[in-house]
Amino acid sequence: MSPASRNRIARRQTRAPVFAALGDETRLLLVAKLCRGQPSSISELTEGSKLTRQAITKHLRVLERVGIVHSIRAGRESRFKFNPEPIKDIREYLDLVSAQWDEALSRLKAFVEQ
Amino acid sequence: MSPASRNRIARRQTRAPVFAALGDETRLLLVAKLCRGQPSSISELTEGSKLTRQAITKHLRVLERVGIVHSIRAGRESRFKFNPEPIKDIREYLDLVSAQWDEALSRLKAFVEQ
DNA sequence: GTAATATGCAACCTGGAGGTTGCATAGCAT
DNA sequence: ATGCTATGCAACCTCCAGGTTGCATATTAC
Repeated sequence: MSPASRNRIARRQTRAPVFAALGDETRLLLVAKLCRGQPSSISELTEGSKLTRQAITKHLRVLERVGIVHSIRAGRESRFKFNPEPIKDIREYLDLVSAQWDEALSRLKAFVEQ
Repeated sequence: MSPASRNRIARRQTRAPVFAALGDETRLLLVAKLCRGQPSSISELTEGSKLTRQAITKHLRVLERVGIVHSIRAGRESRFKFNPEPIKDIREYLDLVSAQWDEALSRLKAFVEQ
């Protein structure tokens, strides 16, 4: 197995938390806002939400823990910024899963046809 | 906005559960096994795990509820089979997120350089 | 200097996720 | 006919995710 491929499979433990972080509508919304490029403060991200500022803060910390966003304190506000790496990683993982399924289908097809 | 694109964004509510279903190591392992093509029974999928058959069953039902797998009863056993659609859907969603981020970077770059 | 703003921290509540055990039941093997 | 095998169902336990409220504190605005 190639080192890269081994890496992709071995890091399954580190990927589950990333999926889990995306497994919540509120957090998907936050990601959707932040991936547009504009770093935002907690108050800004709370605007328009039905949730408390504290609730939003907790969600942001969850995203931060897995690296999907990171925060920088600027004066009295902390600005959150999107970081594409973790999502890139699980995208590749999902590609691998799909590829494996396609291969399996091909093998089955070849077997039936021969 | 194109209908397809609107659809991708509007269906955010239906995607969070799919991410959540993948947000567990045990379930990622099950997906990894099943995407290889071979439909498997609960007992087969339990082999090698430290968990109970019932625990594995619950995980399989979680995956089934979001459509990542589906089961067919065959005699006394029920065989679980991988279904690629939900994963294909969230793959496209992640592609969209990444694309939006890249666009934002490009705009920023263009702005700085002009 | 003082008031308003943006966060952080902590305590607390509730529901559901993830596991287990025990028991019932339907198919298979012999 | 009978015993092993594969599941289903239900009750129960523990822990943590997701929310809230209240209060303290650091910045910024006037």
